[in-house]
Amino acid sequence: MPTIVEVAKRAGVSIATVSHVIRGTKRVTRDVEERVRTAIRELDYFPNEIARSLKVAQTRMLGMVLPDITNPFFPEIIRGAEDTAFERGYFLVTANTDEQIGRERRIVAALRSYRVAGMLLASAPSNDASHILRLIASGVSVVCLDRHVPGVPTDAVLLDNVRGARECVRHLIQFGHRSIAIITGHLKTQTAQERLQGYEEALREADIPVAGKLIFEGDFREESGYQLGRQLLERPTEATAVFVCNGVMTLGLLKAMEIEGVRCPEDLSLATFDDLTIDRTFHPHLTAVVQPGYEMGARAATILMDRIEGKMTGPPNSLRIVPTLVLRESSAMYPKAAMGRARGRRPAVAQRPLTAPAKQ
Amino acid sequence: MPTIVEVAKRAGVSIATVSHVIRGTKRVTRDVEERVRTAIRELDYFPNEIARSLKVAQTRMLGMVLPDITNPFFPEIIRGAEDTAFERGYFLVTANTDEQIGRERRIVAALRSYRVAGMLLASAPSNDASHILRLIASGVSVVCLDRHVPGVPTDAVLLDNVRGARECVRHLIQFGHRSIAIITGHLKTQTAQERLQGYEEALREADIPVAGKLIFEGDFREESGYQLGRQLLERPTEATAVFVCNGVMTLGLLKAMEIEGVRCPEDLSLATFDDLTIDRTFHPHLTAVVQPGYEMGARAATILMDRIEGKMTGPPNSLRIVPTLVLRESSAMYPKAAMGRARGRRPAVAQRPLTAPAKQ
DNA sequence: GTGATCTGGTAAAGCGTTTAACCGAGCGCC
DNA sequence: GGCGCTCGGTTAAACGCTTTACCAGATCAC
Repeated sequence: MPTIVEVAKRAGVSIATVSHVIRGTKRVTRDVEERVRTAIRELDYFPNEIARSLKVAQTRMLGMVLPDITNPFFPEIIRGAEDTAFERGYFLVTANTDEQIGRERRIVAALRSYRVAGMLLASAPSNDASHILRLIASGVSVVCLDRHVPGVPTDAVLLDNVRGARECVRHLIQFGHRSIAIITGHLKTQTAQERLQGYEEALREADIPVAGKLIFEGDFREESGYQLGRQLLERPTEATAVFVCNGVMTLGLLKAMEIEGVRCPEDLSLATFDDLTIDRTFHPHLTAVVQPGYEMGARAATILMDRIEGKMTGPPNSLRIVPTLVLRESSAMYPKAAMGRARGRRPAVAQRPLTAPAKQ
Repeated sequence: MPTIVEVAKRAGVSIATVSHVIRGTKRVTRDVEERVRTAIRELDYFPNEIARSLKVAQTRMLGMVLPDITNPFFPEIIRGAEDTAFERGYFLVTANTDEQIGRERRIVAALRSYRVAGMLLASAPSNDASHILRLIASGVSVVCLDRHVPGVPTDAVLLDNVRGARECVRHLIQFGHRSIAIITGHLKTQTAQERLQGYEEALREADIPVAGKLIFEGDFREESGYQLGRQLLERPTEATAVFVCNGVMTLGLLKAMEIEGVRCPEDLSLATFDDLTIDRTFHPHLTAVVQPGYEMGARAATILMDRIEGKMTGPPNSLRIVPTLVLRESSAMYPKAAMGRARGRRPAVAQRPLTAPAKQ
């Protein structure tokens, strides 16, 4: 692999000159520029970014640490961040923590060794954020994504969970439901707490008491949606609607409903956080609070790069992105008699159930 | 950010000694080791991997260039590669090309500048692979993922598309179908060609003529699945089953079927490449050729690292990963009267259709 | 014509490591 | 007691680039 020295030699100039034509940091004559460029082309020379980084004490790599790229919410975020970053000459180095704080520590350490310019972080829950504190103390910019690291002052791009949940539950209430269950995430996570809070606020607004027996604490994974779904359906609660706090738990719940022979929305209305996109092909199409993942990623990356380049200064602040409620067929009017009317309000209406008889 | 010099100073040793205790490249006394380690801890020192990379002329970064991480097939691959790589001390630098060769070129160039040790590549289709040839000529190991770069000799981890498609279509034939349509990808891609080939082989085996009017060329995207689905359903073809060459086109087809009022599998059987995981919650559960994405990623990464470290030598070779056919409810016996029997053969049986009446 | 200014180029230091070469002290051995 | 080893540590060069300071020659004002 050729170096700047060989380019200089071939072009008959000094390495300083080569560097200047590459970076455009000084004027050169047309002739010299020409010679340098052809030398570069002929040698298939690529400037060594590693050497450059060492010299300028700055890389153009952004660390991106996420719980699990396999969760369909995150790829969107990554795309948003990557597109924005690439445009400005930055690169993403990604790693998954599986929500394990130990793994996160090792990843953050490795990323620090690589001297990433900044870090986009959706941290795993834990009560020891010392590795993040030290990271920041060492001068690396970090912006949190989707969740705060409690006790650590950083920029953050978060979803307005309270609002999303509140509007979603409000919608169920408007549809006549008064007994609405909730399947939450781990309540030690901020996200889960906020969504629960939105749920409670919506109920209180409508003077509906918050009933502990309608609150099911899950952990944001499919299995817990399934298990809690079984509990919810087996127990003789009188819930007519369920608000599920994320997409994959909803999948679990749907499985449970299938097994229990509970129909949606005829027997039970459903509204969920997260839009799985794919579910628009299958039935029931889900009423959902959709998070603009791409935008969140893009905004976070922009803030991070602005911090890195000093275009943004001052104390850290949080950006709350407002999600959108999309009404689809999984939520219906209560009592059932009113379903016909309810239907008319929906923006996205199913043409015909796929697995049900075509003509009835 | 402290450097090795400061650590050395604080520990009262030379920088060489510090390096040796970090890398374990030379024996040191217990006392010195102790002093160095505490100095490192107290200063919160992280070795500068950039400087190290410059010196040893090797990074531990692996470039991973994919068409689009938003396609649910790829995150699995990434996880497989990342987990394997991280274990061996490597990192993944990811970037998306959107199948645009221009973007791929820029990404490969950037990755070359960063002196990645190797590259995992699912290249965008094009008839000019010079950037890859030059990359290899410059000494960077590359292993292709999911698709070959035509005319470029590299290691590759590919799916046995012919076999997957053949077995899938064979299954439809065994279920009594004789008129089976196919929705392919862009036939200029190798993947699409191979799947078509498998389809044809299965038909020929069963002495069923290959009919041009049953072959619908799409482009692996949802929209084309939808459009071709409309065509297929509107035209009075006598297809009783469809084999779709990837998952998202199947989603498109399902939409078309919904609009046309065609039921699955009652009116039309379906089998598809790709397992969308999520579809197991919704109906119809899809009979699918599942690609072991995680394994593919892991194998590719292993090969790449073995090449980099010289543990693997010799001419490049291709690994063909065999997919698995999973029978579910979207494919049924033909004629319809036989459906009851067919059902018994399925490993995954639906309990009860979700949107259909619970008790009939 | 002469000193000041500008222009296009170069020399060289330094970024933070690794590592080959070196070196002195202690030690066992005849 | 002198020889050769081993052991534990150090010195210093090098990796490929950026960038400051410098320089020689051309240009210019007067």
